[in-house]
Amino acid sequence: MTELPVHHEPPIYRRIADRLRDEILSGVLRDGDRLPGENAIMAEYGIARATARQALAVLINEGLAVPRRGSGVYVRLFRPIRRHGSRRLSREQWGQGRAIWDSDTRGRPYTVDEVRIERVPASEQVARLLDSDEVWVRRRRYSVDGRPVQLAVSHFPADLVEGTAVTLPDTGPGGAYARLGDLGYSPVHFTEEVRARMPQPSEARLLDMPPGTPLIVVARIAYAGGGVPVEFNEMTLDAASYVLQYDFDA
Amino acid sequence: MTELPVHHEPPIYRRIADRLRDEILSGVLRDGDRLPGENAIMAEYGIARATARQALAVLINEGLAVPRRGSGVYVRLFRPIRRHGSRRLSREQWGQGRAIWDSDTRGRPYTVDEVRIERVPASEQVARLLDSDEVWVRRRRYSVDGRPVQLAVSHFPADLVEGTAVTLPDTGPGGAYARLGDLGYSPVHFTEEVRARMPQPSEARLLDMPPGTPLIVVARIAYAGGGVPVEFNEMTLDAASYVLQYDFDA
DNA sequence: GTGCGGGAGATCTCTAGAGAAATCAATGAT
DNA sequence: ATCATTGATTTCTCTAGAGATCTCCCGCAC
Repeated sequence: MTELPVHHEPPIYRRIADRLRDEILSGVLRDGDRLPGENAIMAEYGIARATARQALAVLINEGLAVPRRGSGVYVRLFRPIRRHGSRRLSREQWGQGRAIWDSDTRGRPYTVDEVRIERVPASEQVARLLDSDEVWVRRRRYSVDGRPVQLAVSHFPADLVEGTAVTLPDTGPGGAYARLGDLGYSPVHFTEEVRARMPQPSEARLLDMPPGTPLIVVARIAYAGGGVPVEFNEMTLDAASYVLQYDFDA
Repeated sequence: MTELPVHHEPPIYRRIADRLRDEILSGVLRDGDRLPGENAIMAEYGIARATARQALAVLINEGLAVPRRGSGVYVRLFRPIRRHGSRRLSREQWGQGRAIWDSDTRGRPYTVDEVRIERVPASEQVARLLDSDEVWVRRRRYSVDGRPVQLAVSHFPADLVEGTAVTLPDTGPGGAYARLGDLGYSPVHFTEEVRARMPQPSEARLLDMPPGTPLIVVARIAYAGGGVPVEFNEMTLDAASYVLQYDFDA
C-alpha cells in the first residue's frame, strides 16, 4: 500500500506556542511584556493546565520568554550587554588595521532561498538600538547544497531608506549600503557581538540541524558618520556549517 | 522574623535527571546507549508518568539525549563534525579599519589560575601553522568569581623566543609581543577563526559548565612583518560566560 | 508615611489515567 | 525467501485535579 503523506496538524500546545511566538517576533508583544498566564491560556482554549504549561515551556525553552514564579511569564528579547556610547572593557586592542568578516561555508556556494521584507513598528529593543520607531525588516535564509544553514534578520530605520533598497545584499553596487551612501549615511563603523548557544527546537527545525549542534549568533550594528545607527543585523548560523574569520592589522 | 535560608530539596524529576546525567558524563552510559524509559522510571521510583517524562525532558533539553518515538531515549554525546583543511569563502569585506577584540565577562574581573609552560616538539598542525618544529606551549585557565570560564593554549616558535618571554600576558610592557618586537618580530597582522561546538565531557568538567552550554573556540594566528607567524593561540570559552565583540571601521 | 500581615493570584510540582502515533519484532501468507 | 500484517512496546499528547511555593499589592497598625 502506498503511503500518502498524511497532513498531521501540530499539537495544541505547539499551535499556541506558534501564535505567541508570532506576537513576540512581530512586535505585538514587546520586551518585558507579560504573556498570558497558565490560567488565561486554559480558559481561552479550554484546555488542561499541563497543556497550557507545555505551550509556555516552548517559548521559555526558546529563550524568548522567562518565567517568574508567582508573577508570570515575560517576553525576553535580545539585549546587548554593552551598547554604543557606554564604556567597554577592552581586554586587548589591536590598533589600526584592516578587518574582514568571513563566514566559512567550506567553499560551497550558498543561495538565498527566502526573503521577506516588511515595514513594521520597531520593537522596543530595535527602537533603542536604531533610534527609530519604524523599521524595514528583512528576513533571509541561506542554504548550502539545499540545506538551510543561516537565518538573517536585518533592521533598517524606515525614515532613512526606502523598502526597495533593502532587497539587495548589503554590500555591492546598488545594495543597501550603497543606497545609504547616496543619502549621506554610508556605514563607517561596525560593532559585532558573537555568541554561541544551543538552538531552540524551532530553530533546529528551520535550519535542519542535527541534535547537539550549537548556533553562532552574530549581532551587528552599522553606524554612519556621527554615530547614527543605520542597520541592526542578527545572523543565526549553524555552527557545524560556519566558521567566522576576522582579520586585522596591528 | 529573620528568614533562615531553607534548604529545599530539588524536585523528584530533577534528582532523577541529575542521576542520569552523572551516568552519562561519567561514562557508565555511553553514546548511543538507551536510557531507562518512562515506564522503567515510573516503576523504579514509583512516580507518575508525567514526572518521569519531565526528568527525561531535562536531559533531552540539555542535548545529552535524543528521544525516538516508539523506541526509547538514547544518549547523544558531542561528535566533532569537521576539522582543519577546509577551504574558505570570503563573503564580505570591510576594508581599512580599527579592530578591537573584546571578551565580555559582564564586567567582572578575571584571574589566571593556572599556568604551565613547556618546550615541546610541535604537532603536525602547529608545525604547519607556525612553520617551526619545536614550540613553547603556554596553557592557561581563566576564572571569574572562582569559576573557570576559559582555557587558553598559546604556541610560540621556539627558535624565536625564549621561555621567559611567554610567561607574561601577550600585550603590555615586557609581554610576549614586546619581546618579539625586540627581536624584530613584532606582530602586525592577526587572523582569528571563531567556531562553536559542544564541549567534550572532559572539557565540561574542566570548565565546570552546566550541561547544554556550548563552547566558543577562537583560534588566532599572529604574524610579524613579511608574514612570519609568531604565535598560534587557541582559546576555549564557556559560551554562557563570554560574548565576543569585534569593532571595526570601514 | 512606614512597615507589617494577609490574601489573591501566579507558577511549580506531582498524581492518575487514557488514547494516538511510531517503532520493532514476530507471525503468517504467498 | 519475501512481503504484509499483527501485536507488544514506547514515546507523545492531553485531561482533571490538588497542594506547595512564591510574588505582589492592599489595608491596617504604628
